Amino acid sequence: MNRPAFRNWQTVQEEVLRRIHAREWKPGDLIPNEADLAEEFGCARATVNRALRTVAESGLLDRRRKAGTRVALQPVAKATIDISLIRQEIEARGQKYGYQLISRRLQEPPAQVSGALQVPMTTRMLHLSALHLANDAPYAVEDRWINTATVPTAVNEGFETISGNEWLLANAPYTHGEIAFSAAAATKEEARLLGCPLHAAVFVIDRLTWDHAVSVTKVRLTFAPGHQLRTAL
Amino acid sequence: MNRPAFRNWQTVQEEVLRRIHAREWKPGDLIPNEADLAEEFGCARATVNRALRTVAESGLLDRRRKAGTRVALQPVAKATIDISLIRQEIEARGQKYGYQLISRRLQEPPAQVSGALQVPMTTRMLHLSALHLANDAPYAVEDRWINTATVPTAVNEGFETISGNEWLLANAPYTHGEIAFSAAAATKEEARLLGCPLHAAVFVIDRLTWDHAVSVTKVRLTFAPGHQLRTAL
DNA sequence: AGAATTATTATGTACATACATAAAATCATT
DNA sequence: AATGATTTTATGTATGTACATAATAATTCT
Repeated sequence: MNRPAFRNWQTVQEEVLRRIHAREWKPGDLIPNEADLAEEFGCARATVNRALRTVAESGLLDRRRKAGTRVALQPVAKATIDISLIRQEIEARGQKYGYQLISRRLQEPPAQVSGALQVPMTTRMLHLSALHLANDAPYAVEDRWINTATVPTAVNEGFETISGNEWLLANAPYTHGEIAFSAAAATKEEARLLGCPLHAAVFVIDRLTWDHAVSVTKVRLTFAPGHQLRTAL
Repeated sequence: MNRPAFRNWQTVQEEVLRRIHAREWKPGDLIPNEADLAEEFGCARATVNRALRTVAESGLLDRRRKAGTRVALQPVAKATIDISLIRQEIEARGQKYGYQLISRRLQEPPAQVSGALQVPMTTRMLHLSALHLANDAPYAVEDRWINTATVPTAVNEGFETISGNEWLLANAPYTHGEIAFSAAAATKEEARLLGCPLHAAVFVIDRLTWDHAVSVTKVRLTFAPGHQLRTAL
């Protein structure tokens, strides 16, 4: 009668996942409490806690004080997407990264931009347009507005050799932000830069970042047709 | 001289984040070790560990045994996307959900599908096509292949009133999967169902799920033009 | 009976201690 | 100097105890 010692939290987690998966614990079921599981597994309650907490974070368990832990009825799949630098993204695939500044202007933003960044319409902001290349082929167009009130030093940077993407990461921290993925028809300018037909379906990422209460930057990345963003589930 | 007691891990985490944002600890810097921080903060090392571990998970810190903890040079933003049921997604926005089965056939999959699911080309699979509606307007087209070898009970389900999405979640568990986001031009069939122009730019989600070594299902969700997938950063 | 109060209970977390582990640094050996 | 063995060290984690907290259940009061 050798009890299969579940002595570390990873092992406990695996066993918990196995039971959920094997429907020994069915969706909606209340599972035994931490103390009981600890006794069953022959480990400390803290170990069970760590395992259950981790599984709960992945969405497979719902935990509530006093109410106990139950198997999620409708597990919400959580896809975590790593938003890395475009340069890293390209280099990670063993391709040669290229960068090309298209335009750099201090100008008054359109209402949509000033509204999103919550700055007066009359305030001039730094507007960048650039092209990222993979093995010399167009990869993505970057269209960026930088709030110069928040990041004044940006006006001293030419952005001829470094992308806004990279410069901001190193020079302008942000506390939070918002990201949106969508599909769009390539504009005339995008089609020209990406070398694709006008109105081709392109993948778009819009990002808006904040440093506490002030906006930092708003960027729109338009990828060449065929681009996929993929991740494990 | 009242030391600002950082007595719980959330408070410690906030202080760590503050120092990173305020550049007191700059990107690349080695920060003090857990024991020292614990002493400084007046708490146990385990508390500091929990805080630092959490920050590291968010990508702002790099930790390595013996080497210590340093501020990430290029913090990788991690966007977590909750992939919920389409019905829930729509209802969460206060809209009326509608579902319509377009077709349900047992048929031999095209090479691309049988390859992705790793089943012999001659094996017939369940092929579903359905439309999801929000306030009676087309929302997304679901095109799904179900591996009937893995989920034999699926052939007994008509899918007239319940979507493959929902039925599988309740009846066919999966251990892992893959998800991809992209943009595509609407096909003739998609355009007809979504009521949009042919070749309109549409947002697409492709998902493939597995139960250990066997494939469960492959689904392609094509959203009506204008659809955005957004999340906090 | 209904409302307010109190007890109970499962999770959540803090702490001190101990040991495990990985990786860097040092020392010994050739 | 290059190689290999050893020590050191910072993180990683397990444990027992203690108490906090939230939510439910039970009880008391009106």
